[in-house]
Amino acid sequence: MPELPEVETIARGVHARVRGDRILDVWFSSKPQPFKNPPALQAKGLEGRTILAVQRNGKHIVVSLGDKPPQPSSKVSGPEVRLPHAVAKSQRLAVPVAKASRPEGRPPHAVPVPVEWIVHLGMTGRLLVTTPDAPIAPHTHARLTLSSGKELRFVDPRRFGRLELRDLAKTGSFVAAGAEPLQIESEPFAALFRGRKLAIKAALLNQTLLSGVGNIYADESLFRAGIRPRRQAGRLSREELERLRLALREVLQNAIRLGGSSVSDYVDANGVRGFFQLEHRVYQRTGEPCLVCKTTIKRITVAGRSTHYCPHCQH
DNA sequence: CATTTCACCTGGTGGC
DNA sequence: TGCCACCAGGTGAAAT
Repeated sequence: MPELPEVETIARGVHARVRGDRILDVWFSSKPQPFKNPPALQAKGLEGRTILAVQRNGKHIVVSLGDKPPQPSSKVSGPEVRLPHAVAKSQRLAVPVAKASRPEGRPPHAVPVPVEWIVHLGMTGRLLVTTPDAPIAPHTHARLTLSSGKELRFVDPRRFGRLELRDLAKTGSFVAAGAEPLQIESEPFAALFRGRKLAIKAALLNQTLLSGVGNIYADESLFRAGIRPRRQAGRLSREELERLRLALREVLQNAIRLGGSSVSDYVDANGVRGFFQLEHRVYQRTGEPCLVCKTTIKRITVAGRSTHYCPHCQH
C-alpha cells in the first residue's frame, strides 16, 4: 500500500502523538509472518523504553528508542543506577531529537540511541495511535501500551509488512539502501540509470537505486515527465532524466502535502484518509481520457506491475 | 552481475 | 447466494 508520501504522513503523525511516551507493555499476535526477529525478543527489547523519535527512511518507519530504566522488581541489584536519574536522562535525550526541525529526508540521529524498531508496512500495513478501548481491528499484530494511556497498533491483513528490532551496538543506525528521491541532485540521479537496460519504470521501483518510489508515484512521475514507462533507463537523455527527477520530487512533495493517496483503505496514524488520489492523472485511470489531451489512458504490465500512461503525452 | 518472475497473504470486485 | 478469476500501495528469493 504505502509509498514514500504515505509512510512520511504516518511517521509524522505517530511522531507527533507518541514522542516522549514510554512503552509499558507489548502484545504481539502469534502469526510468524510480520516478525523479522522473534516477537518475544522484540517485546523484551521494547518494554520500558522511551520513544525518542519516529521518522521515515525510504518506505521504512524508524522508531528510535531510548535507554531502559533499571527494573525495579528484579533481583537484588547494585545501587549504581537509581530510577529518577534514568528517567531524567532519557527525557533530556529526547529534547534535541524532538526539537530538531525535520523536513523531509533522513537527518542523522541527533543522539545515539540503543535500539530502533523498524516498521515496514508492506502492501496493507497500518500504524495507528488509538485509545486502549478502541475496537481491535482484524489482523492486528502488535499493540504497544504507552505511559500516556494511548496505544500504538500495527494492523496488516496481508502480512507483507515487517517488524524488526535492531540493536544499534551491533548493526548501526538503519539506512535504506537507495537514495532519497527528495534529496538527490541532478548528477547522482542521472548516474543511477547510466548503462542500465531495464525499463525506466522498473528502475524507479528498484529500492536499491531510489528508496520510497512505488507503483503510484512511478506512473505519476513518468506521466508528468512525458516519458513512457517501457523506455530503457540507460537510453534516456540527460534532459529527460532531469525532467523525471523534478517531476518525481514535485509529485512526492505534493502528495505529502495532501496526506498521501488513499486508493482503497490507506489511512494515517489517526485513521484519516489522504487526498492525493484526486490528483492522479494516470494511475488507475485506464480507459479514461487524458486530462491534458483526451487520449485514452492505457494500461500495460511493466516489471510485473500494472502500469498506466498516456500514449500521446508520453514518448 | 543484471534482470525477470514468482511466491508470499487476504480481501474486494465483477462475471456467470 | 456461490464459485471463480483477477486485481491490489511491496519485496526478496529463485530462475534466467
